[in-house]
Amino acid sequence: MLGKPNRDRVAERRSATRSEILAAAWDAARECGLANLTLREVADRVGMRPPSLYSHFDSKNALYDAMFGQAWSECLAVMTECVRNLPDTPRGVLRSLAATFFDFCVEDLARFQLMNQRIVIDFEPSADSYAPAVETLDLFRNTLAELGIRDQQDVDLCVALTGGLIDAQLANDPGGDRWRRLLDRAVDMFAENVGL
Amino acid sequence: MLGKPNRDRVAERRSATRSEILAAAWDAARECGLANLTLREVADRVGMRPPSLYSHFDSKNALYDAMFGQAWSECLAVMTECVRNLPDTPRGVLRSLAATFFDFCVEDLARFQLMNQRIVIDFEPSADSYAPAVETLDLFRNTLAELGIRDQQDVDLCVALTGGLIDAQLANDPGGDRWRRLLDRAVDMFAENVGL
DNA sequence: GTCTATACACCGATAGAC
DNA sequence: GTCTATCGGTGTATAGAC
Repeated sequence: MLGKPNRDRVAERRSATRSEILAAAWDAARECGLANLTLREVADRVGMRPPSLYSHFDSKNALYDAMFGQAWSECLAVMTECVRNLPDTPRGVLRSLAATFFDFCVEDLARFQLMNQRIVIDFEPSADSYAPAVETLDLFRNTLAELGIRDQQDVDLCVALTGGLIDAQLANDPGGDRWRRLLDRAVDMFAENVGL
Repeated sequence: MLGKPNRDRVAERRSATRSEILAAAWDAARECGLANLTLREVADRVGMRPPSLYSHFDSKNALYDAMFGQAWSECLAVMTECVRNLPDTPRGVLRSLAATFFDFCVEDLARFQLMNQRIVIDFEPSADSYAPAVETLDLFRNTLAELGIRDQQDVDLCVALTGGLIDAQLANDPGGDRWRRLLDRAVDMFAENVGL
């Protein structure tokens, strides 16, 4: 009897094409703005006609969904790596967490908008794509808990503080570091406030 | 000789129609989302056909521009009123400023997005519409300066902190008060940090 | 799996009658 | 100042040949 080959070359190629489309979508989103992403633009970049994309993604929102999942998976990976070698002091831990998240967010505006803002109104992430986002937040919460920060309000304040600096940086000084330079000070201010 | 009447009824009516269109645009923006605002929707609400709007606004972006100016004028009025009767203590002043701005922003998501986020990409506010925004920021800066807060970095931190709470409130708990309740604490934390 | 062709629904904006 | 009619464009998505 003929056995199945242990590599499925068709599936591999299909997966590669999917990744290629995804990468093109990110390029287009960065260039034209996330909300102005069009299937025409994506198709052009991968050398296809727009309808051909439907062989790989059911709809435009399905494409957004894959991008959303990818973005948060990347974030989870970065934050996991960050948590793997944290400094000794509690403030050092907070600084490291905040800096890693800040830098990741500021690195790519389109990605940040898709992850954290509701700039694409018709789009709701699927449970699968949302999973790495939840996992990232859990990782963050657990790390704070190990420092003794368990109060919901404390976590909320920390999130708002970091998010505010990121927003201000992206909105008022994109590419610069005017708010990035305030990050350590802000973290220390928070640490002081929660008695660390 | 015939003198000019001291009331120009034509101009009055024209101005009233303009205001009516503007109000309808805000209603539509709140309902459909700011980015999804269409001239058809606005025209429907004022009982006109879409082309008729062009007798009052040169383009869709001109409509956005008028809305932008109106939003910041309202904000300036609210903040001016706030500054007119401030409490005695420095921390009270900070709390009052932050609370007034927070509540104003959270009150209307569409207005907040037009004022503070770049959700409509093709739109750049004109100098005239931008003026009340600058004036509001000046008012804020001057009030902080009277408390002894003159360092650019201190002002930036205060702005980012307040903005972060507003963003978190609107994004994660719209209509609620989960982050609103943290405002006084956040302000005190900031005051402590700048030695007030 | 990719193509051509096209359907279908929108949009902003203009021309010209009244 | 408002209307009708329409232009020229955008976009997502589907049908069917290859």
